[in-house]
Amino acid sequence: MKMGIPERKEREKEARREEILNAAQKVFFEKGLTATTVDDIAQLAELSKGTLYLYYHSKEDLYLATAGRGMDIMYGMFERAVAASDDPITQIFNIGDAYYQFFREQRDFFRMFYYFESPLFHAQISKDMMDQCTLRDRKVWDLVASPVRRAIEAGLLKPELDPLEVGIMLWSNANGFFRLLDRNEQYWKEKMGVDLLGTLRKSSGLLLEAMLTEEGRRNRANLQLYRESVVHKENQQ
Amino acid sequence: MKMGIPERKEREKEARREEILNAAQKVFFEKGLTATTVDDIAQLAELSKGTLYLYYHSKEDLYLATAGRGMDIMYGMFERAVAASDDPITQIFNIGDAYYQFFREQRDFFRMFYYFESPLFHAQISKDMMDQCTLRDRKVWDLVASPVRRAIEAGLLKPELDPLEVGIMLWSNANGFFRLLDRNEQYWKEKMGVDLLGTLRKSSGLLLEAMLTEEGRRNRANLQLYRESVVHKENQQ
DNA sequence: ACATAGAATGACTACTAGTCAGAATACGAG
DNA sequence: CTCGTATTCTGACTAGTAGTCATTCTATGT
Repeated sequence: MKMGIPERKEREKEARREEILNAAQKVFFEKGLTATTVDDIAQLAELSKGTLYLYYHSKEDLYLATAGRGMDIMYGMFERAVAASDDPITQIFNIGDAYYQFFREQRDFFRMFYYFESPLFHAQISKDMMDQCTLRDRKVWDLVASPVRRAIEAGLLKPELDPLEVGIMLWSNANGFFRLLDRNEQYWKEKMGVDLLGTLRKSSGLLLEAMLTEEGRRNRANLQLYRESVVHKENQQ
Repeated sequence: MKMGIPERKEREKEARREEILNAAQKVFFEKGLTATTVDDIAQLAELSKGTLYLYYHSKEDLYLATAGRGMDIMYGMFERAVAASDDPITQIFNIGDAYYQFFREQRDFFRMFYYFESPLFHAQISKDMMDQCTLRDRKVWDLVASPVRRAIEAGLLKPELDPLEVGIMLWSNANGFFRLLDRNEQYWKEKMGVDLLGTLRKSSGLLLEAMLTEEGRRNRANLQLYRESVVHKENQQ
């Protein structure tokens, strides 16, 4: 009996943390970092502002904790993308596809990641929260790098390439596009007649193609199959 | 005599605007958007806060006006990059190089562009300032697209490519890298042994190579020359 | 010397992140 | 059941900031 109480308290505390984070997420999604006030979150969580500060160190910490949920979701999607195939090249494409899916389905989280880049933002973050975030970041990069490493080892990608390097190339490329898409997809589509997703597919394709070895090229049937399945999925929407 | 006075007043007003912007730029560079207070700027400009609001609509407007200066600098660098050669492929590489140079030499401005992506930021901007910014943006894209168009027309790049599309590909790719470089160049370099600039070169090279026609490939001597000159410049630093 | 329009001012309002002294609640012992 | 203690919670308070506006100042023309 006695023994169970500290554990229950611990669970309750954790639950409070989650509840607060739920409220924070909702408000952040609606209003964004700047327009959100801590009072908004406190009100939605039905707690006083003071209590929030017992659980989180600052508004920015809350923001980062919310963004952390997004990173976890993304990581989960990437894991499934890798698990869905044994062929490393297909895995790479799957990850790319998963990132696109994340961008489409979790736009609010995707947008939260913006802030993470701004040096000003970092000032308010507690070391603890920052470490958690760095850890998550590292996990994602490791996950992405591993199929690339296997593809190089299997002789499908040119041996002079570095796994992390390839990951960065593809990620930079995709991310640059997503930002552009997010900001003004309509603008590019309507005014310029540019199909940004098509362009992304094209440029990733060009990049990967240029990285394949002869043997990798022979495996291209898979790749072609993959693309058709993607286009198929697209058309179903 | 009388006639000249309104003109002089106009000039003086414009000068004030510039002085205010000078002060704003200095403070924004030092402290960033959030940490900068309008009072900081007013104090540096040796004007009262009220006066600032006679010239600019909001702190964000001031910020955007400052960023506009950066865009103009970048545009100027791109113009020179294009003017430095008649060969469109070389022009494209020159623009890439100019963007890298801008990233290196005008890091403060480069960082200011971050904010421009955040939807929250836009809320505070006056229509007038936003239009100016859109115009600048358009100008840059037109400038970048034109050598690509010429390269396609000259049969150097594959005809199925769209000029704007190619611009977007290269820009996305470069920008994704610069963001990564800016955030944690040291991290990647020290902990992972990744040379991000080298990686950027590699991926741009791969992309462009995959886009070249046979004829374009024959022109590759130029391209090689270009690269060596860049490496040369690099080593001189 | 004076009147007037435009420029400049800074005290003021409204709002917000974060604090902290004290209230409320939960628990265990007598 | 009751009281002391520890834990959790509270909201009034502080410090600081964007933006306003009634008032003051200044340059110009008569």
